Amino acid sequence: MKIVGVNIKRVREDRGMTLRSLSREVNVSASFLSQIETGKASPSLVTLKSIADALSTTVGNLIGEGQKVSDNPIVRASERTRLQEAGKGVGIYLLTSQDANKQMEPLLFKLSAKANSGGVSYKHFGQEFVLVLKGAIEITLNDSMYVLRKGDSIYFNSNVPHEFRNIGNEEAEAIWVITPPTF
Amino acid sequence: MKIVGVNIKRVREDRGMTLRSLSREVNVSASFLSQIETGKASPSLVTLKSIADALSTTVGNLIGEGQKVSDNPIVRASERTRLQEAGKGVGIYLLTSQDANKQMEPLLFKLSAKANSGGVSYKHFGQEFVLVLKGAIEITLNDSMYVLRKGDSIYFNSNVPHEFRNIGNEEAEAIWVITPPTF
DNA sequence: AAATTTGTTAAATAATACTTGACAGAGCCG
DNA sequence: CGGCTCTGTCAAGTATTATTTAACAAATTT
Repeated sequence: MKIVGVNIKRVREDRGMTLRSLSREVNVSASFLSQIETGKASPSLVTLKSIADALSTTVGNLIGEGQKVSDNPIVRASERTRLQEAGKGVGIYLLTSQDANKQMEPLLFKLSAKANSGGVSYKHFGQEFVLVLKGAIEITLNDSMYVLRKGDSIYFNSNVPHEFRNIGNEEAEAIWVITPPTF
Repeated sequence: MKIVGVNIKRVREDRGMTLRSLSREVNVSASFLSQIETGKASPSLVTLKSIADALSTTVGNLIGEGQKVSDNPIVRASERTRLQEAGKGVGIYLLTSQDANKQMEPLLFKLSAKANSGGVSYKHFGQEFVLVLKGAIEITLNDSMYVLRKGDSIYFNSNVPHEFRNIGNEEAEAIWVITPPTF
């Protein structure tokens, strides 16, 4: 876990902070911070969280979670990969190349008229963002129902039970970004 | 840092794993895992990373980073907030309500003809996803230049220097999702 | 009902997180 | 120049805690 040190140092210097000024906010000695940054010591979880807070970043970023993604970053409109596991009338397309180190998974949903999520309520950690490009989609979170039309967007935690349904008579499209990637 | 325990337990049971089967993959004792799950002990960073790997999730998720977002998840197309700090000819609109616990920040970029990022190369941790909705946008990553047209998308690390430019004569629009939120 | 498997606990140890104090180098000001 | 304050780093010590071993009762299995 040596990467955490160089990341902390980098962000700290970005913020224009000194070891001692950071140590005051984190409530550890400047010496210890130095040892962490040089890889000679490793902080506890709570200390690392304090450091992340003081640097206004996240633990995930400090430990290098989701760094270095694919070399070929582009996905053209004409060459999207379609996911197999989608339900009836539900087409899901990848908007990135498959890569282990992504923090989020951007998808394009194409729902034919009246198509829906099929009653399966996904539950996993993470968050989701949906922006409707075409048509009208009804999204149910827990007990709340929302109707999203072109340009409307929604943001929610993945662990609340959620379902969706195309309520229009035409095909509906939406950008759907989830974190972390599950595909 | 008690939350890490209940999260581990939750994911482990989701995966249908037992304390001992998990302990075999993580190379710690099942007893220790139990102490972690019940909040009586706290794992070291490397151990937590091993646990996250074995459960195919991330450390960030296990420590509850970016849980519980806003109560009002919806942003209507007509009521988006515009960011002030945008440059000349560059309109940036929030696609979520402001909230401290988001893992990603979805934005809508509207670039008038020939508008560009102004030579500022942002550098911070995280990743970015861009999908062009309208027009043609040229994005430069390090030394590579990419032209994105309607429906094309790109995914890259925020720490590589990047710039953008509307190369068309009409207004261009793009969905721009960054992680972690900086606004 | 024996046997295996589940999660949990107590106690002991091995490891390491963290502090104190001191150091050399760099910048600054008189 | 000489003193002053700041920087980051290091060595050695202490205190904390991460982790193990072994044993336990409650479920499950056979």
